[in-house]
Amino acid sequence: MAEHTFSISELAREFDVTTRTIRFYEDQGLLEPQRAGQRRIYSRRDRVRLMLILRGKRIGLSLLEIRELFDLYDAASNDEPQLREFIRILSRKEQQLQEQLDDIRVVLGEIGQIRSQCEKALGKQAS
Amino acid sequence: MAEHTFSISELAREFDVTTRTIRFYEDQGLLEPQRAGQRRIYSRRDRVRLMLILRGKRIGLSLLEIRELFDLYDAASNDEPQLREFIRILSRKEQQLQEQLDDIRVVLGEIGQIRSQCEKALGKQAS
DNA sequence: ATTGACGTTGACGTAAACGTCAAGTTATTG
DNA sequence: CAATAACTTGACGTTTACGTCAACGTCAAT
Repeated sequence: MAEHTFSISELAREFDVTTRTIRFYEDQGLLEPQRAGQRRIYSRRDRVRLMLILRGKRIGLSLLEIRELFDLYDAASNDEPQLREFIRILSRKEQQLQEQLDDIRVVLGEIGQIRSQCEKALGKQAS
Repeated sequence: MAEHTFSISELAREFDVTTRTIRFYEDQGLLEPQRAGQRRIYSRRDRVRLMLILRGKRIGLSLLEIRELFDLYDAASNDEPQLREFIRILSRKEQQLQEQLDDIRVVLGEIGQIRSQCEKALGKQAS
């Protein structure tokens, strides 16, 4: 099985971020690609991590929070208090996300109302 | 009807922000309270605006975006192209919010799975 | 009249998340 | 072998959203 790897610019293109961004994530301890000399070699695991970072960002996590989650997840398999802490953080974040989701629903509803008022005022063409 | 008004620190307490934050929003053109000499006097309309600002922030709008929405909303009653632009912006934002909402649902699902695995590993006590 | 609470305007500082050079290294390809 | 493309580190710049003084005004109460 010929372990497929990626260069930094391949990943940059695929996820539409700059190479600078990817190196920055490494500085922050979010990625640890292997090296071939100087050059960074990204495994599929690194690629998955990058996906997780970007999804984390989309839902409003800071890079620091993402890193804490990674660290906990990596360490959690062994230690019981670690596992409990992990659960605690996840529960807290779940609650925050739920509140955010409620906010979004409210705003979506209001946008819908305002828009239909606007469209009515313009002579009821469909959007 | 004795138009109730608010001081800056009343609003700060109510919404759990600092007075610095409220003055900053004014600098950015998001609030325009009246003055009694130097002092700022906030009407109920100002209070509503502050609520909208904070909700906008919670769903991930920048202060600039919030301001653009305010400006458009204020100007939209008159002008037809303004109204159309307003609708366009709202549609775009609605789509972004919908995507964000989908992301959140995915992550909530994953958190649920991970957590139940963790709990199983700890001997299935309820959370 | 002074103390204290509350308010004001600057001006500068800060953290996060990168962008933007600069200056050098390695690899390959015509 | 020289040019070009892709990569490297390092340092400084930038934007957003405030925090943090400093220095002063004002008003009610003691």
